[in-house]
Amino acid sequence: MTAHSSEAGRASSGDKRERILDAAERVFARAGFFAARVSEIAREAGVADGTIYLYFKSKDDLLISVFESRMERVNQTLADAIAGLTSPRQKLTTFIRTYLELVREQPSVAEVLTVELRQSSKFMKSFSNPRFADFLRLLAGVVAEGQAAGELDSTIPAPMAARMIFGVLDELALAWLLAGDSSPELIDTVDGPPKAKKFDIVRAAEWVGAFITQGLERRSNV
Amino acid sequence: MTAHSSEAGRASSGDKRERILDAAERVFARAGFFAARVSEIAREAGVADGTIYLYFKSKDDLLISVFESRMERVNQTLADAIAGLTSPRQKLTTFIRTYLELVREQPSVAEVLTVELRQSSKFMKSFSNPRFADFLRLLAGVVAEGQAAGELDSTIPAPMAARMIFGVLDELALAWLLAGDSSPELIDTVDGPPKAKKFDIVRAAEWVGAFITQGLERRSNV
Amino acid sequence: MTAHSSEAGRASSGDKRERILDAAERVFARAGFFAARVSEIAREAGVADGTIYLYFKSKDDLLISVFESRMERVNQTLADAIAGLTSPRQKLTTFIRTYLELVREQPSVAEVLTVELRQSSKFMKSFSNPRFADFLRLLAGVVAEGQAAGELDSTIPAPMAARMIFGVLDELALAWLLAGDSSPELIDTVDGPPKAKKFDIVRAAEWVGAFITQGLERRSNV
Amino acid sequence: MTAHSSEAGRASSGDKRERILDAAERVFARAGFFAARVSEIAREAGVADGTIYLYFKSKDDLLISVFESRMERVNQTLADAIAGLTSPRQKLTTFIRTYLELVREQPSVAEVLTVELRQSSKFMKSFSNPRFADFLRLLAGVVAEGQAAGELDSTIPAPMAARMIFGVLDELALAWLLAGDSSPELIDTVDGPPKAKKFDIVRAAEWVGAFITQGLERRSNV
DNA sequence: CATGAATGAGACTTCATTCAT
DNA sequence: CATGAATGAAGTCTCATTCAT
Repeated sequence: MTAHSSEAGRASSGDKRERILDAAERVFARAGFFAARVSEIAREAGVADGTIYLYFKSKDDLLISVFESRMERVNQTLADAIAGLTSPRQKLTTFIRTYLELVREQPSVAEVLTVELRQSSKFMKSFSNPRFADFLRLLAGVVAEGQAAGELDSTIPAPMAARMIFGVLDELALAWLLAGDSSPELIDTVDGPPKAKKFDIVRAAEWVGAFITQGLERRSNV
Repeated sequence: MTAHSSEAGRASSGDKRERILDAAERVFARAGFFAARVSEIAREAGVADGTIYLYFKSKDDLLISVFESRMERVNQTLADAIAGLTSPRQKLTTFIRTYLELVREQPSVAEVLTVELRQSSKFMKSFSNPRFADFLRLLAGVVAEGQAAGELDSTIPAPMAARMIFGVLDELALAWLLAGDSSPELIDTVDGPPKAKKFDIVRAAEWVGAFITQGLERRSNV
Repeated sequence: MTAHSSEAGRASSGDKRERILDAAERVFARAGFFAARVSEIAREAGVADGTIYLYFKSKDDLLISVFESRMERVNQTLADAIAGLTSPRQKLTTFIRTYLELVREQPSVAEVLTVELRQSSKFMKSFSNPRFADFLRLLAGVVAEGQAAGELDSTIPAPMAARMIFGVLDELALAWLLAGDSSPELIDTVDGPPKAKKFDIVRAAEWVGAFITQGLERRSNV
Repeated sequence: MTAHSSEAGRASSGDKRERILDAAERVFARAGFFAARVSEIAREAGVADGTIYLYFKSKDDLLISVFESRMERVNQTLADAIAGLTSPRQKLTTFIRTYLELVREQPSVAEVLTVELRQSSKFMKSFSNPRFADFLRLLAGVVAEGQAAGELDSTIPAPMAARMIFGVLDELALAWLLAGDSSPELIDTVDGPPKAKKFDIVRAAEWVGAFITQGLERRSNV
């Protein structure tokens, strides 16, 4: 589904690395990092178990690589989305909507970023996660712009505001991902169409946008 | 089972169960559920490995029990804190401050609730987590009151608002917990004094409160 | 069911020992020695786990005691049955029929003697099983009488003949016990009425008797 | 899986499976199924513990596989032995002698089949043991032939006769196996009297044959 | 580069037995 | 005598990782 390298029929070197990353993304999303089996990732990638160790140092390294790669893509998508805009408020709204669209379109990416991100900070001694820092920086930049333009309240430090905004987005993503995700066995549908009873996360973006922008709005009279 | 023997100094039955829960809380917080070793929990609780299985069916059951017990305490504390208040806005502010105080005072509780809550939803097929539902209900109730009183914007459904608020609180808790939490081996300091470089999470409560209440504020002119 | 001591309402000392033996018989029959749990025997006997160790040195000792006690009863029953008879051939026939009746009436006794007897010889270093020796001696005595009387062939040593006869009886018992014993969960029926599809083991006694007596019959022309 | 690589000196895949089966046969024979340790089987097979689980699903599965494999071999040997014979009586005699020779030549096979067969029927819910059924069918076939030829008494149903015959053989096997079976674990008695006291089981075959054939002989005058 | 059979450390859990009450 | 909570040794099985082919 999120297959950029699918047109390559042969197993070129880069292709194989990508296939492993894709498989890892799906398996980690499905099972969680600890429960995920290297052998299953290999099977899903169509390579031998040992091959994974030609491209990644360890299972940990594989998880980190999935992070970096996916987060980079997310950051790029978000940066592109707000690139042409001038109004900080519009940038913020677009950022929010684009993020939630990504969650809907690539649930297993969201799963990994949302759920595994936390565990990872703990079990890996000092994985500083620079891409996530990039994400926060990008968001904080939008907020700072708004503050500089006088559109947004300057009381709250922009990095803290970014963090809170991420909290809202992340929680919504989690709520949406878990809704109707009652049977983890339904492997095939992980990336498939959302379950019927899930709320529409992108329509929720309106509320979220209102909540966040208003929350940060400049208080003229207070 | 025997629920109110906590003040007993001797190792009464209930006491032992509590000691295991306390130890599990700390070890889960430190290592994460998967990396936590039952034998370490036993050692930390001062009981034999097998004793744990007299009180809990499995490691999974132990995690669930820690959840339920801690979440129940959190809910009680929050409910008590807002019990005497009448203004919805004040309730909301108090809820937020109390939650963040809890995070600061009992970091390992926060760790378990914040980090493990997510994994748990995945690896346990159908652990519906009723206490967390209670938490959300309590918070949504406060929001709904504010909406009914005309203080808060009714556009956003109260349950969704509650979820977003929790997202903010949760993300802040996580950010605070991970700041300076670079070495999980420093067992002794898990519940000890916060690392110097951590921001003051309770002082952040002001910003958070402002962000959230303003975010939900009624828009007179919209 | 096979409760000789049921009339004692109170738990007199001897009564308790008997109750433990009865419970052990049933549980060993149901689960086999290794899978049997001491705690289940205790529960079924209506005593505490530790109480068993006031009467028996170990789980092994308990199994041995069940053997000895049951085998003694079997031997007594068989000895009584042939006591009044004079014809060796009739003694043999009666021995066979009585044994198979015992199997039908007390299947859990048969289960223990038939199935567990074998394992026991192995896992217990040097349990010589004197009661089983008594059994063989009793049977060999009958054969020897018949040989002395000229009714039975003297070519086969009586002890070996006894062993072969036991083999036939034991195999039939086993076949009968396992027939329809398809669901071990049906605990309640272990000592209950035989399953419908089981062959009638006592009617089979006729064939068995014919097979054995004829097999040992004196060959007039050899 | 790869079934005919037994002559290969190197550790080919099939070879390893065979080596595990051989080791399991010996260890099960020595210690019994429950007391047998997977790690000891692995050591005796010269493989790592985990390797066993590449070839067998569980310890139970390993026992079943030993059964099937050994019983199949026994059946084949017996079928071959009687293949060229025409007289039912001779077939029966040969069957008996061949079986007892097998016991003498491969005691650990006999041990597993004789002792463990019983336990297995109990602890495994529904292991129907088709090879043992084959064995009984083969033997019953011989009896039926004899009955059809008028050589053997038709009163006893052939399957029941087969069962009784097996009882005799099995009991003799057990008696022989346990005689002087000073259990390798019994270090103290290693220096004790050698196996001298074992009777010659194959010479006993004569008696057994006489007992059985005469037992089934047609009664001309009854 | 790729394979996948083999490794072996180590986790969870059970359960016979003890002993303070 | 009786209890039953507690013990802790030990076993089965898993799975990340390696390395000979």
